[in-house]
Amino acid sequence: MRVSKAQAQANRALIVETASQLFRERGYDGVGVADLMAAAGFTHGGFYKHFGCKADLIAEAAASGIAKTLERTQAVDAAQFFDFYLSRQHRDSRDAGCTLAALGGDAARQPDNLKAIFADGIDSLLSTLAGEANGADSDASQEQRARLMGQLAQAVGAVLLSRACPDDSPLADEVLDVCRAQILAAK
Amino acid sequence: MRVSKAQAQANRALIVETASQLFRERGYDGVGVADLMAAAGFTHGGFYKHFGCKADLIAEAAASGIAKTLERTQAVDAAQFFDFYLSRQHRDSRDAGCTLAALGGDAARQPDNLKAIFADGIDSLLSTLAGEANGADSDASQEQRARLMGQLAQAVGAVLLSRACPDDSPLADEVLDVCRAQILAAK
DNA sequence: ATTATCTATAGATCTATAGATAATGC
DNA sequence: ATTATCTATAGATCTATAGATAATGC
Repeated sequence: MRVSKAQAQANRALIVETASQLFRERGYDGVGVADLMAAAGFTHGGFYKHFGCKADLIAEAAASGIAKTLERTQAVDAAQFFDFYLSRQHRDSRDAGCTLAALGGDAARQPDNLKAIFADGIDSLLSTLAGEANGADSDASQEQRARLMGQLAQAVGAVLLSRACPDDSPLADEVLDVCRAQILAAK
Repeated sequence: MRVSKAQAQANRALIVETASQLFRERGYDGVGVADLMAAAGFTHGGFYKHFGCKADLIAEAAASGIAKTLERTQAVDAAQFFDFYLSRQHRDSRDAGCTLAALGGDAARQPDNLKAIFADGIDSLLSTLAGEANGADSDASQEQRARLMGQLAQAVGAVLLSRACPDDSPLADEVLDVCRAQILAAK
């Protein structure tokens, strides 16, 4: 039954990644420990050798999901980021998409240590979108940060509202298209 | 044990209102039937004389919460609406605030009949914010709808992100203030 | 007679723990 | 000897139902 230390670490990482996807799809309260262990290919009893409790996994899964978004963002510029963020593809794949949009509402009901992970993620995402900072605290840098912050809020809100509409609702696509046009036109 | 028909109707309305608040605070999966019946002052067994199942109550509670936001919105103009929407008071009272922001993320995981209630709410809110329509399908009316839609998405996103930050996080207030300034400056 | 509410409970599910198993790692 | 995983289970909680109770409504 036992596996090597390297394999155990790989299994642990698989549990975190599986949880990160399942949570984005069904919410923190919508996935049980047994559910996600089965989805990762294990029985539920082994969970507590890897994590102290479900809340600990939630924190790791959130950090992992946000980190993946940050990685992807580093490879593109702000316009490319928002163009994808407001795409139907992103809206229709909650389990693979941005953790902020998929679980921001759930995070509000979680303890402060989880919220801190979200706050760090938002901050890092803004820095990444700003790219090479043009003078640490310059006025131009402050203006750019405010502009990106407003655009990020709008993008998150648009994806949230679009996902809250029925699949066949014209409003679901309209809110996405309208917000993408506004953000991409702004600069 | 039995009460009058009028009282039974009042009790039913109280259950819907209590549920609407509790759901906004803890999410659809975070509140049990026994929980909310106790919060409304009843035992849980009586629930099923009023509602067929929990999902039916969720639909009624969502419609009720959104209707209350629409009522309040009719009394103000768009600038006043967004000024309050992006206030600390609104952010800090999820149970009394906008259902779209508090439960939009949860709605995405619910069946289409609930999503339809959210979509109708978004549409009605946009119409209400537009006020007296200036010519049904005029270009000006279309432009106004797009502008309001972008602002609503930004406001919802800002409240969502702000609530996902720890209480003492400077980012929680910053995202609210930055987005309010942008929306109120736009017109 | 009807029915709104209460008490009690069935059956499922959820978090967490305990002990067994079997392979790793010293 | 240690430990990652599995089986089994405790105790709590969740949705929904059944039957009792007592007041309304005809």
